Amino acid sequence: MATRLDARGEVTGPACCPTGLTTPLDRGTAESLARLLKAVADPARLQLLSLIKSSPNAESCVCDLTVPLALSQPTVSHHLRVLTEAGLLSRTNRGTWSWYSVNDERLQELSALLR
Amino acid sequence: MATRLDARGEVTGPACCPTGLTTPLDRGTAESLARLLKAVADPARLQLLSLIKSSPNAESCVCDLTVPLALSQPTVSHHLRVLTEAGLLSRTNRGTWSWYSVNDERLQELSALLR
DNA sequence: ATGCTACATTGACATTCGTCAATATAGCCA
DNA sequence: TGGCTATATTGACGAATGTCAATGTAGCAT
Repeated sequence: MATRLDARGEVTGPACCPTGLTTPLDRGTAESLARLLKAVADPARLQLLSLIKSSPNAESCVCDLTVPLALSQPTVSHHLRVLTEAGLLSRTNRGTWSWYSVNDERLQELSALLR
Repeated sequence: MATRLDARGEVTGPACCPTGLTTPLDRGTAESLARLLKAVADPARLQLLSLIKSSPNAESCVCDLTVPLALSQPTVSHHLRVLTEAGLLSRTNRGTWSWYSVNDERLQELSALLR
């Protein structure tokens, strides 16, 4: 049984029964898993995940993130986009603010795939 | 309590009690965690890990890996080096052959850090 | 309407990364 | 010794990545 992919070829499937790395990965599966890992494999994005996870209500707006990251606002927006496109963050707009929250299931799914 | 680092500033510590991402990461910790994740965030290297893990005796020599990866021998050696330097692979030389095996504890440690 | 605030997008740039051909190293065997 | 095999290293190149300044968009308040 291979690692499951959704219609776009992205890694998905339930966290209950991952194949992990115990079976040889074909190139395609390896590429979509790598795309997901690349989204996390950056210091700024790891900081973002940890900051959002540990903030009140488990959500943050961009303006609260640029200072602790010591990066420009466009750069922070860029990283948030990468994480969102990878399915690791969700965005909700309230007025002028964008609120980001961590998709925990997706993160644990990723964690499980490394077994 | 922060994520533990060894003398070189690399992510280490027991798999028993990781902080994961539940606490804000400082830049230095995030950088060393990202270094470890970058080593895994590549399709060829994911294939390598899965191939070595699922091979007889859970070890492989380079010559058995270039064909399934469809990459040149120098490129495969390069990826093996990246994984080895990240502590995810161990190398043993027997005669002319280099045998690589997966450091499973290190991999599970990484998996645990994503909680 | 005007201005302000929060955020996204674009364009440019330096750096890093993945890859291969060529070459080097080193063990084994006749 | 010489030649063969397995692996590592070097150098080069295009592609991808992280960053910022400048600009665009959109909601809110006066």
